[in-house]
Amino acid sequence: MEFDSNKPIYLQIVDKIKVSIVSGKYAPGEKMPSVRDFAAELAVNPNTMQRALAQLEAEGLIYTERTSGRFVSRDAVIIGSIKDEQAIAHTKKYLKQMHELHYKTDEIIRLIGDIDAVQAKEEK
Amino acid sequence: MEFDSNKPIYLQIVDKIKVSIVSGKYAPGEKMPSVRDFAAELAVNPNTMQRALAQLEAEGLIYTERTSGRFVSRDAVIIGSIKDEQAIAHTKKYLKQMHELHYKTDEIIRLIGDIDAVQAKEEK
Amino acid sequence: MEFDSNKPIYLQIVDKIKVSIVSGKYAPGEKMPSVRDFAAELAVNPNTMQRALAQLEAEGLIYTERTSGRFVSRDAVIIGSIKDEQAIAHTKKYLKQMHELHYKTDEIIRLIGDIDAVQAKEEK
Amino acid sequence: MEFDSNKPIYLQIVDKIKVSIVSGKYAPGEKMPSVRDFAAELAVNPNTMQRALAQLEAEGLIYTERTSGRFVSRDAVIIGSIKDEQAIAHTKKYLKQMHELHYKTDEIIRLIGDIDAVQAKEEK
DNA sequence: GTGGTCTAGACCACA
DNA sequence: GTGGTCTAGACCACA
Repeated sequence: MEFDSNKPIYLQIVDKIKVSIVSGKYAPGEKMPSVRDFAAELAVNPNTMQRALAQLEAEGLIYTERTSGRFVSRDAVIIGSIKDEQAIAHTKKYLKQMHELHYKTDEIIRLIGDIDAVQAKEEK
Repeated sequence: MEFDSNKPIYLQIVDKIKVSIVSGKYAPGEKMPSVRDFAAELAVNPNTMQRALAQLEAEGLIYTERTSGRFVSRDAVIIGSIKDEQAIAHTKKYLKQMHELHYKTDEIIRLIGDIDAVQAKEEK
Repeated sequence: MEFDSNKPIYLQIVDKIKVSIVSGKYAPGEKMPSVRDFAAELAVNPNTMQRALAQLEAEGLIYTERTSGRFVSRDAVIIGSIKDEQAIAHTKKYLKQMHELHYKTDEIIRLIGDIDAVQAKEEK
Repeated sequence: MEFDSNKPIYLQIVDKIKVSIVSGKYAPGEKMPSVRDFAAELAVNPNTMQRALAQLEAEGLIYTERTSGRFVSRDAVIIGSIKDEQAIAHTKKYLKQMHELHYKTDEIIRLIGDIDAVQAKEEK
């Protein structure tokens, strides 16, 4: 995993895992890797990993079972609402950025269509 | 101006000024406020302001005239290309985020329409 | 049984059993469940249970009979004095906490009355 | 400051500072000692202190001003509600403990009166 | 000088 | 082996 040096690593990890859970890559109730394994995998210090996981736990996306490890929340409502929240937050931020550049909604939609077409082509 | 405490202030200022130039709020060739005035306006340390301006200069959006101060670039090509670059970068990043959440292009466009409608309503 | 993750489990068990003995739920001389059964009942590792019982034995509330298991102490004096000790310790600690918050004795007594009334009502 | 080895130090610090704020020992808006000074004063590692302060910030009792330090919240409502919350929590816990020991409310109140009298005498 | 982040590594409670 | 806590100490952004 590549880290952007302008944002705390632990927050970048939080975002990444959040997406994985919310998009279903980690299923509800699934066991997560141990702190040490996860840290090794991402090449960060276990403490940094610990901090990221504590944050996710505070948000209710994962929970800890003493001595047996951490698990993805089984609460589909929380997971779903965080998904929606994220999508809306991304969209609002994006629209704000584009409006500041004086893009109108129809221009934005056209641009999305164009870029999407290019990307679809590249994947072929 | 409100700063997000998880991102260097100077970078947030760079973004803000970049938008102002690229969107035409600062016209090509226009004189910019002095470092001190600018810093005072944003309630920021002059060192921080200095750093932000140096960054913009490195990107070619502003230039320094020895004794008379800093000016917005007159190079419409650079300004225009940075504008497009920014719009494309924002859009790609946004699409990547939404695709990770398993949103399809038509769902994205619908969501944009919805949020846009809400915001238009709020502005009335 | 629910455990507070910020305090060692074995100490929470010690407290719980101590209350049971001192309040008469376990009678003097009564045989206690085996370590295994007790551990199973509380959904806890036998090592943890063992440790809790060793602690209670050190305090004189239970004793071991080589082959036949553990028993609640028959020494009513010890049991009674621990009961008083606990009540006084709880009360001192509580008064200290409340005085730190600048509650006066009459305010404390009023608050106890209020909360007690609410709880009595809830139990109906 | 003495620490109980059965509870995380950072949580003991949180409790202690919380009492200080809520009881008015630290006034609203008052500047707190720097992390390093505070840590030295309590003879703990700056990271431990940092963690305690982050927790208090999450609860809204203090806030951080970039580079100039941490300050006690000016929000009297939050401070007051945490005070009440604490008093009620202490009282409920205390009553639960005493009821488990089969103390009745009037006995509890008598005991409080007795201990209070003794303490008042000692202070003379 | 102020807070924030990160690493390296020890030690503990519990299973 | 699992997570949790703590220390020591480096380095960064910002004033």
